[in-house]
Amino acid sequence: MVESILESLKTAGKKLTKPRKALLEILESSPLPITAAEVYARLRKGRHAIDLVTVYRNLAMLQELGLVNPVGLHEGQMRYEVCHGREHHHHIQCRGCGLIVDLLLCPIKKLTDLVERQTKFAIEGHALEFVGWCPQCR
Amino acid sequence: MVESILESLKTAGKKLTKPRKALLEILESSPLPITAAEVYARLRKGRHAIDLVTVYRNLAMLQELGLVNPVGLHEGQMRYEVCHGREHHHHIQCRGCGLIVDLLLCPIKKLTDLVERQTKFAIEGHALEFVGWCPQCR
DNA sequence: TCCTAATTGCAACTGAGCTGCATTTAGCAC
DNA sequence: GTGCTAAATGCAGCTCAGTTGCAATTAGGA
Repeated sequence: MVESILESLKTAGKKLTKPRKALLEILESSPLPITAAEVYARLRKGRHAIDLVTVYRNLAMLQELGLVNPVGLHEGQMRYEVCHGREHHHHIQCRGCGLIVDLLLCPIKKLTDLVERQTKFAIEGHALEFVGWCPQCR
Repeated sequence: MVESILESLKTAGKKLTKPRKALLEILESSPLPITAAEVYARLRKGRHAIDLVTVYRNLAMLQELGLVNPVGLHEGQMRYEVCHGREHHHHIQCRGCGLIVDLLLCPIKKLTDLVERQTKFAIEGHALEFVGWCPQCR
């Protein structure tokens, strides 16, 4: 289990319960963003069945603490990935098979300044997702 | 009513029914992306009440024909805007009041080539959305 | 060990969006 | 204009993601 996450939880006055520990292990072991339902399913397969509501509540809490990233690929459900030790990045998803690949790049920083000047918004975040056809499906 | 839309519908063998005409008028008169529920509500206020299902089905069809653009701001529902006569563009939304502003820029073309080379995907589209605080709410 | 705030599980709910089916309608051929 | 047929509509009921209220449980500091 990643130390920095445990510390952040402690600092925020959060308890390290069994369900929470099991959920964090699933999240950390997932190489790509994962849905709440998938987390729930994997927990059921293992011997750590926890309620789906608990999954949702924990994901929301972890997101609020900035420990997990929501990834919205417009599939009708959200995905989540742990932030720890990962560069800020984006995703590309295949229209055919749903395959998701990380993109280790983000050219948006300069653009953000431009948009802030243009709109007078204080920009807090951005989302950049590509869709297309993967080598198998194209 | 925009001619090019009517032509596209005819070419695709789609009928120009009263509900469809009313929906198109609402869409065309909306300066910013609008949700299905909002379309439905405006139609009810006017004298052209149509079923919410009809709204969904028409939006899906128009999207398939490439006549409207889906805008996913992760609000828990989709928004739609007519493409006709509009530059390809992106959006910024205020976390406070939900205000949406068009951004008349898209620096993603060069990036797309890079991502295609890097991932071997055939890229079909991309989504770029900013969130932040508008001048009133910041 | 005790205590309390945090957390959990359950059940019931909300809200977006979809499906099946019988009925209606646009728009073409005559 | 009339008749015809495929397309479109409205209704009812459904699915699926995610949330809420509440009583019961638990982590972890005093």
